[in-house]
Amino acid sequence: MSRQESTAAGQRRATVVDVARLAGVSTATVSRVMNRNYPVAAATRERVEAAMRGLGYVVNAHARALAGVSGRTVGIIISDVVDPFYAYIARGVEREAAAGDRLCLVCTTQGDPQRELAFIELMHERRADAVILVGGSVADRTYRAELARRAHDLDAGGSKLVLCGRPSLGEDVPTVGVEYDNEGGAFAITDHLLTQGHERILYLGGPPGLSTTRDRIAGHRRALELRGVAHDPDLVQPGAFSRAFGYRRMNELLREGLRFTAVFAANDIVAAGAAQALEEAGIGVPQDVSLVGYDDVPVAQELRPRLTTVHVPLEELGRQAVRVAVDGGDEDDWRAPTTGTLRLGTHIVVRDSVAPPRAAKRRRS
Amino acid sequence: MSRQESTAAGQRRATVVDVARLAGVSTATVSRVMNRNYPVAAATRERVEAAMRGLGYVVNAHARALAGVSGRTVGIIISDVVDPFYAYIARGVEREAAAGDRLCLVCTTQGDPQRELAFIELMHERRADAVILVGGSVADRTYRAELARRAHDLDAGGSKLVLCGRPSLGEDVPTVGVEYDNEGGAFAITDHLLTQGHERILYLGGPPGLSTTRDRIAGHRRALELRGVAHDPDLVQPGAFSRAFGYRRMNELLREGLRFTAVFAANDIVAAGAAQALEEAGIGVPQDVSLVGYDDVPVAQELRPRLTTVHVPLEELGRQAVRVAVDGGDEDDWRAPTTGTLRLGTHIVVRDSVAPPRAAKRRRS
DNA sequence: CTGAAAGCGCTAACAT
DNA sequence: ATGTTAGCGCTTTCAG
Repeated sequence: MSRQESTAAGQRRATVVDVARLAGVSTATVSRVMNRNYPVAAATRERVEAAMRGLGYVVNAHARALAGVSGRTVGIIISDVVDPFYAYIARGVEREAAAGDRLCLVCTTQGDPQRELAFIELMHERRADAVILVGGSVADRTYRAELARRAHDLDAGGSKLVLCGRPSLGEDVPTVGVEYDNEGGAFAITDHLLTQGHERILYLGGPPGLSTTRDRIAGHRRALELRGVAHDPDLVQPGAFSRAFGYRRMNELLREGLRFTAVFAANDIVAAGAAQALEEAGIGVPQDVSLVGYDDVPVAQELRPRLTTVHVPLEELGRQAVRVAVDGGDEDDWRAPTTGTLRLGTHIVVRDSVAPPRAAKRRRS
Repeated sequence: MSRQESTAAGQRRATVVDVARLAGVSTATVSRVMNRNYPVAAATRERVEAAMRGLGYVVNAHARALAGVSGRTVGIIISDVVDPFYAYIARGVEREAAAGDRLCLVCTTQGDPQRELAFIELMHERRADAVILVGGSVADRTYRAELARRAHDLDAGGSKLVLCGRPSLGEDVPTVGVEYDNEGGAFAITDHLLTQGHERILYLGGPPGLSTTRDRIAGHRRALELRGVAHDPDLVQPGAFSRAFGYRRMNELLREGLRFTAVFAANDIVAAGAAQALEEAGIGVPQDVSLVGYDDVPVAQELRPRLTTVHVPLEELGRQAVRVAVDGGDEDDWRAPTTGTLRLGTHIVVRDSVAPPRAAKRRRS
């Protein structure tokens, strides 16, 4: 017991060498026991395992990764864990990652593109198998160029950049994507409102400049145009995806006397805020004004009246994001090698927040 | 250009050696410009940076960690990212981690203690600076013993196991903790109900056997006893923390004809389910039955009537969890070295879901 | 079935 | 200010 520092004296963690010595075998054997990827005599294995237990040995993932084994990690970058839109996607990612025996590194950007870029770098440093970017993105040119560069770097190292719910960076940029029919959902729910007789529909919320906002508004307008309903710029009021925004802006609009018979909130959270403003103003939903949202997150069922909205397969989106990046990518050589994009459907779910407009009711009778 | 494989031909990632060669310096210099922790001539730095850019070089975090630099990672283990209780804590952890320039590894257990143990191991392998366990735990003896063992292993390696919102494992187990006054909050809100004249209060939900449930029921009963209100076993109905449970069980209880004038839901989510059952049964809240929850998550403000509940400083809990583990731990040598426990307060927030019971109203007039 | 030894990419003394 | 070099802990040929 000369200078061996046998028991946790020097605070140093046990290593394979320690285990090997204690078990009287070589480090190669210890490795083989741990990875059970090579035949080892039962007796030897026994001894090695005992040694590991005795030393409280825990393999060092960094050393292992450095020696060439995948780190089994996927990174996900979202703007806020608390927002159910992201939380559900994160859940899908987490579950699929776990199913593939991988750990999930999550970063939140608070919507700041710079932080997003920085996090991609960080995950690249950690050699994540895939980096999943979730949610809409800004249109900024230099930002997209930066993103493209990162995508190339990542790809060169065998990792994948996954675009989840945001537009591709172009054919020549090696990314893989999973989207949902954003435009289609907006079209469908606007059409639903139109069918009920609404013509003055207020589009409320969503950061201007964000691809998500752009797509939702695009679907909305396409529906309007198809029915030949005139477009009134005053009826498009983007801003943010928060409940606070929905509440505040709706209050202002009401005060300003803007006329509309229905509100298409950019998402359910905004709808919740708008609903409160309407309630406080004594405006009944749906008798006086109809209200719809987007995403179909739990709050939609909690509101009274329950909210008619567009269902987005959030969790599935997350699952597919990791699947498309690490598992098959392209199952049986189907699709483009690196730039494949999967597209999931959306559909409206009708609840109790829509009714024909007062005027329409009158007109009809 | 003999066997140099100059440009990304061999798909191999660039390393410090490549950068050094291209810049005509040694690897030490490359390391020094990356870490900016040592003087380097401006011109040299310039050349090195250009080389890094040119090669698309990204440092390998594993190699760096192996070479002795902290991995700057904290792990958080929760049962579900979507549950706002955990999501808010996770947000606090994420933010504080980011503030300390650390990445956050998150794992979800779906409430399975075995997965929890497995994840602790995984994070230990990754040499996380701290592993944060969030939320109540089961009482099981062998499970706690396993946990204690992991805590020792982690501690021996200089990492910390943080218990967030769950009981300590004992004085001799090296952990650090952050709690909230769970019992006190339950006491306070029960007392609030009692003050309004309620005596038959139904406690609904929460996994039996979970420390969180135990503490909330303890506070509830202490309040009852202090007022000399008899305890009726039928009025304590644990089960789960889900909305579905709240809805289903409340329906059953109503059908069975259980008598009560107020409901203390184990958390706001359960309260939401119970509220729906009550609504469907035509029972008015709070005129016919009062309802309170716990946690004060957003849904409490979305319900109608808005829910009176107990506020828990969720995000702060998460922040402190990482702070107590990695930053100061014990600022200016205050408190126990390893087993310090921070306790945050809770308080009730009165909204619109409580009123005196019908009987009490009559009695009073 | 087991051992010896060569890295993996980076950092930190220790030289110069 | 910059170069040399010895590991960090593990996996993995290549030899027995």
